[in-house]
Amino acid sequence: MAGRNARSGKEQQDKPRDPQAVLALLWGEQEQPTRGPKPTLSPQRIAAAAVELADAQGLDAVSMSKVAAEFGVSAMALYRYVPGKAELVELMIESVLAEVPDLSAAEGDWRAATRLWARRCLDLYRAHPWALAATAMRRQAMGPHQLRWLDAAHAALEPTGLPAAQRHQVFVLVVGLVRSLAQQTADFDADQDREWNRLTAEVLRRHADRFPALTRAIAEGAFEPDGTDPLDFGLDRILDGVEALVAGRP
Amino acid sequence: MAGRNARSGKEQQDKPRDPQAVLALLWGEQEQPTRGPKPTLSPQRIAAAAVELADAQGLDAVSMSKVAAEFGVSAMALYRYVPGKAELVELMIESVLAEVPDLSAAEGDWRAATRLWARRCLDLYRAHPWALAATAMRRQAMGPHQLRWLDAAHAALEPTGLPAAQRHQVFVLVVGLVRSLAQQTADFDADQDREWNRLTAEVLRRHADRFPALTRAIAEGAFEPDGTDPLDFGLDRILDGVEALVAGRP
DNA sequence: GCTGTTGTGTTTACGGTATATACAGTTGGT
DNA sequence: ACCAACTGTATATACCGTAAACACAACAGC
Repeated sequence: MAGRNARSGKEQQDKPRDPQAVLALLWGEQEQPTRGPKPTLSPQRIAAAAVELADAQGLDAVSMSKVAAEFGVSAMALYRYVPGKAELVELMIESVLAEVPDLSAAEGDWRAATRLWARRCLDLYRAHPWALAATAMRRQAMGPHQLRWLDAAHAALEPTGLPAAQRHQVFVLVVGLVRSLAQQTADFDADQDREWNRLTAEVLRRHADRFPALTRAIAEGAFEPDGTDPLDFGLDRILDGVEALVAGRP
Repeated sequence: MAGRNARSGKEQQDKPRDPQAVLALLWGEQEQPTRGPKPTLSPQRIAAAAVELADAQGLDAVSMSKVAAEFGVSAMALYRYVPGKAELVELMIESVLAEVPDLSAAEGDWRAATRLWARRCLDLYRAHPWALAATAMRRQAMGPHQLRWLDAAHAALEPTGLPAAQRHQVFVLVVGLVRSLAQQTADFDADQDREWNRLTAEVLRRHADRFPALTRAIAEGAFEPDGTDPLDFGLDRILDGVEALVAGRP
């Protein structure tokens, strides 16, 4: 990848915004001024409005002017509170992560605790489908809520007795599953989905010879819902695998 | 915007483009005309140029005019070959998936075959970091190359003897891991990354009491590279879990 | 050969985006 | 009271995707 600068998301990049300022924003650690008129907004209120917009109409609907319109102010007013749109999205993510999962009910039981964590995380992605796309590129800045989630995951996995590095690998595994599942159900429109499935199935039938295994799998009903919860299934596999590692089974 | 339509990506949505036309484009199944001037371009060449651009400068750099400029034509010329930008991105993905992994070396060994598949997939995401963001929203259209990858995965997992629905769940699990890992290393800029880590570590130290487990994990070196390949580790867990399922171990 | 149809690439234009800049009004510290 | 600091606004720039109208090119049928 030679040089730097091969970003992917729609936000940020070439504009090397002051990292320290971004972190201060995320952590709410900027001292507020005493002079001047009282601010009518706050980064948090702006982010909350943006989240509402994104929840209702998707991430595309979140533009500076539309968010500003929610408060009846001009688009440029937002720049008094937020350095730019990229940072607004970071704040949106942080805002959505506000309620950290309470794993105390599963105290000491790392399987139950991890299950609970994953379930909460998936709920969150389901409630805010835009969060998937918003976090699709590597984000550099982590706010307190995000770190609290990370902390909760590590706390859940501590009873395994695994070294920290391996705990983190397990965490990556679980997040991967959750995001993968969230993506499957994001923005699900039944009618439209059916139409696409129909057309894809048709074209697949016409080229069945090029996709033998897939054709067999479909014939076997691989894509029909089979009653089991996909998250439970995936977690069972992962946690079984982890348990084998913990137990030192060969 | 009542019901549906809460998309997340930056592309498509409210414009209900003809699904059949999109599939025909992806599958190269549109009959070409006999009349009129010879086309100077093709959807494939356009997609290839766009991929080159995205590889070099990120997905943001892929705009109709920039892609068109690569051929010395006007932006609107592209619309003779591609319905719109969303479809161009679909073509880019399809283009990048062109070389389907050859799993014949691992014939019959589902663990080795799955490993190989995952490795190829991760290589692909590493080579084209923008693909992560480009596939972050639910894509409806699947081209032949994409289906070949899916077919290969199912073929790899067939020897497990698991029912097709469970094979697919395992596939989801593996994809989740690969994407999760790809995201960690996407757009990695060593200097910048160090700076962010430094600042985050500092702010974390200041609030260590709120993140006890995370603080312990960091002290234990959870984020230092430990020599083991993260993909291998994750796959070992997943495949151990699957093997337990296959063996019917309680 | 000619003519008409069809497909090509271009130009122009519109509405949208993020955001830099210059400004006018408000407030508190001095 | 004054000034510095801070607020929100208006204006302007440079993009973006793409709709529409156009001029030209090449084959089909005559």
